[in-house]
Amino acid sequence: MARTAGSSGPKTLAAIHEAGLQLIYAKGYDAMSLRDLAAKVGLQPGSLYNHISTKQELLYELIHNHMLALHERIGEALAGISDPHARLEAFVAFHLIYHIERKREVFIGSAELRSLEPKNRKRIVSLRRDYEDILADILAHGVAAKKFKLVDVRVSTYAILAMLTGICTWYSPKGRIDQDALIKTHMRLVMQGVEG
Amino acid sequence: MARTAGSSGPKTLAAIHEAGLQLIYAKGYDAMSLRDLAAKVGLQPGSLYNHISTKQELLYELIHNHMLALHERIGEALAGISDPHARLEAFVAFHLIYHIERKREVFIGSAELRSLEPKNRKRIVSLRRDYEDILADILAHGVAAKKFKLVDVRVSTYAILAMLTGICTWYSPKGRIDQDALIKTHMRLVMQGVEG
DNA sequence: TATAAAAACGATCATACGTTCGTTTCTTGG
DNA sequence: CCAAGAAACGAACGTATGATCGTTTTTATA
Repeated sequence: MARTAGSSGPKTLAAIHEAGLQLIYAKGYDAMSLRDLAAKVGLQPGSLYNHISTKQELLYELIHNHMLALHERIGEALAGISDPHARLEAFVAFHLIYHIERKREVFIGSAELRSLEPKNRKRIVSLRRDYEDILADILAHGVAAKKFKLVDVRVSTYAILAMLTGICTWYSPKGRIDQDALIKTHMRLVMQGVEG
Repeated sequence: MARTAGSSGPKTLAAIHEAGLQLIYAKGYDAMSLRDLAAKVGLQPGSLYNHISTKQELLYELIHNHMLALHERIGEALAGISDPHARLEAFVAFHLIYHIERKREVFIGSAELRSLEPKNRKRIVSLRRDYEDILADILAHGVAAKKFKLVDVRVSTYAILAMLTGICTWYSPKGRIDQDALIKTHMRLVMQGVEG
């Protein structure tokens, strides 16, 4: 056998990405073998190399794609909003929704950071830092406008992000809590927590 | 060569645990080879087996020890305090201090949960659940006494824990922020966040 | 429709891994 | 002070892994 009837490049790559997300999310990057991955896609191990250059590059692409999407969508979510209070609310709502939608990517993006080669890791950390700065700016503006009161803006930024991102480790849309209650709970904790 | 002069069982085991913490924290469980570990301790790979039964058991012991210590110390921290407000403050302060002290164990305990065999994982998850319940109880009592106001106790529990535990991923005692400011920042966010 | 490129196969390579084993040397209790 | 057990060595085993390669078949372009 050789090239399969109906096989097409982009489709196979997409299947590899999806299977990679599933496997890395479930087992971790190191624990996922390329044989696992190939089997899930329905290929021989060697055939993966028609679509990816290395295992490391695959991991990087998965995380990088996620970071780019994150930036694009937070931009849309905040567009046209200028009041600090409203901006913070928009940030919280967006962050939660995005992290529910793409919890696998988010989880991998933090748990497998250390599996990235230094150069790749630096790129991701830099993008993450940019995202953190968006929230830090919102908080700083709020403090400057005497809307918020915080002991330390940077620490508060990390604290809020950790709290919101935490849902990726436990939330399931099928469980007891609906998305609305999830957002309301977090929104209250955050908005009241930063109040002046 | 064979048995080294001055070698003693408990000392070597302690050295293995310490080296294991360092390596798993830095590289991850799968990425740490027993050759890495042996080299760091100053042994041949095979000699590790005079002290541990398997690599998996080593991981389990590291995490299990941490969970036992966590329970013991939260018990001490809350002993004799009955007011919900004071109990929550004590919980927050303890949790932060412990997680600064033992950030490697904490990080490993969550990041490497999936590297544990099912039976071991269940034991750890159960202990973690018990710990979560301590905070959930404090919050529930506070709500019942009309001291706190929360949309959902369980979600708030997870949210607060995620926020506090988050420091493990970024805080360094050598950085700009001192421990006092760290605690004050989080304390304010939490206490004001739950206020009625 | 001829032909180059794309996408798959299957075999294979070198390496690294967790663990076991027989042996040797040191430590310690009676 | 000597015998038993503890703790180390170093070699080895079987397996799994990431990656490469030559070949074959399908797709798509010109």
